[in-house]
Amino acid sequence: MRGKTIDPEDWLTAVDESGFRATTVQETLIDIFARVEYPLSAEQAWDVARLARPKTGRATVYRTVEKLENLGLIRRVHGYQGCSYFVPTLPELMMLFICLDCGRAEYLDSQPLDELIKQSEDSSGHHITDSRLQLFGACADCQQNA
Amino acid sequence: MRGKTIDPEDWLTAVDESGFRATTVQETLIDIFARVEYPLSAEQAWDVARLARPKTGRATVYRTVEKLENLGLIRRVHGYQGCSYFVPTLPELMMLFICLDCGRAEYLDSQPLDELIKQSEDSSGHHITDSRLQLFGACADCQQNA
DNA sequence: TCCTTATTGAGACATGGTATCAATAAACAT
DNA sequence: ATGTTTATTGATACCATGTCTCAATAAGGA
Repeated sequence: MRGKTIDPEDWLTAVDESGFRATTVQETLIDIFARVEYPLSAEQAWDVARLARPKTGRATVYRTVEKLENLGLIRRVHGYQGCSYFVPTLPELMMLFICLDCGRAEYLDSQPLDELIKQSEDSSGHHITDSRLQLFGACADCQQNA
Repeated sequence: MRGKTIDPEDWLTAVDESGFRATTVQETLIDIFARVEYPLSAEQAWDVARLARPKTGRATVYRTVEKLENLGLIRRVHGYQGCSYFVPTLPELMMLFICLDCGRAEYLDSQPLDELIKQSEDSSGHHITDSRLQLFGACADCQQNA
């Protein structure tokens, strides 16, 4: 993911500590998802995984993606390209920007969002436990090259 | 939708003015979507539509839902229950809150969001053309009855 | 009322994702 | 190291959601 790097080792230990067995499929998928710049679907991840590990099964990839999502290591992207794409989760950063030209995803600072949510809680009386904010448009690069 | 009312007549004229023919299927679906309190999938809309108009076809409902979405009359809900649910669009109000207990959807004032987006544009250099903010939690009623 | 053509309904089809179950391979005790 | 247990895997059948096709229907203007 742009602007930040993720260490696959950290994910491996995270998976390990959560009680699951450490397998080569997981390792493969973690390697893939920790490095992507673009949101990736489970189907696409399967294609990529088979390059490194040809007999990888489809269901296994779907299961592993679900596991990584449940562990909070990857996040589902909701929006223009559909809702079956995933990006690595960057802790504390919640606002995801997606460029509609090049497709790249980037996290933006979410501090102001926290305040906004607190404000909404006060005015509505609802108790807000989770949020999804996604922004779409043209990234700085694509604007220049347009 | 909670807290606001929508006049199905306005939608009918909107569809009419956009160059489509006025049909009974459209009328039926507009009637349904203009009144829902809960996000509704196309499949569910089909079920409801057949109560009033038994021989309504499935594909037609999907096509009409897509049309209403393209016209901006209904909006896709992205989140916990999946991404295939729709709620009526309330112009100028963009922040959608969904109660995880009772499932009801409610729009919140989005003015602060506009500022937040402007702020993000300045600091990131990206040009933001669209946004999706959804909030999840327990609504005031459900908190009381818990 | 007739004619033109958008819209419809039925069902075949495509896609994305899940369930089943025997085979495999981690983890651990020996 | 080796064997045992059991989570994980891969192949395949299956299901759900959504799309495509095409003849039949109905909206809207002449």
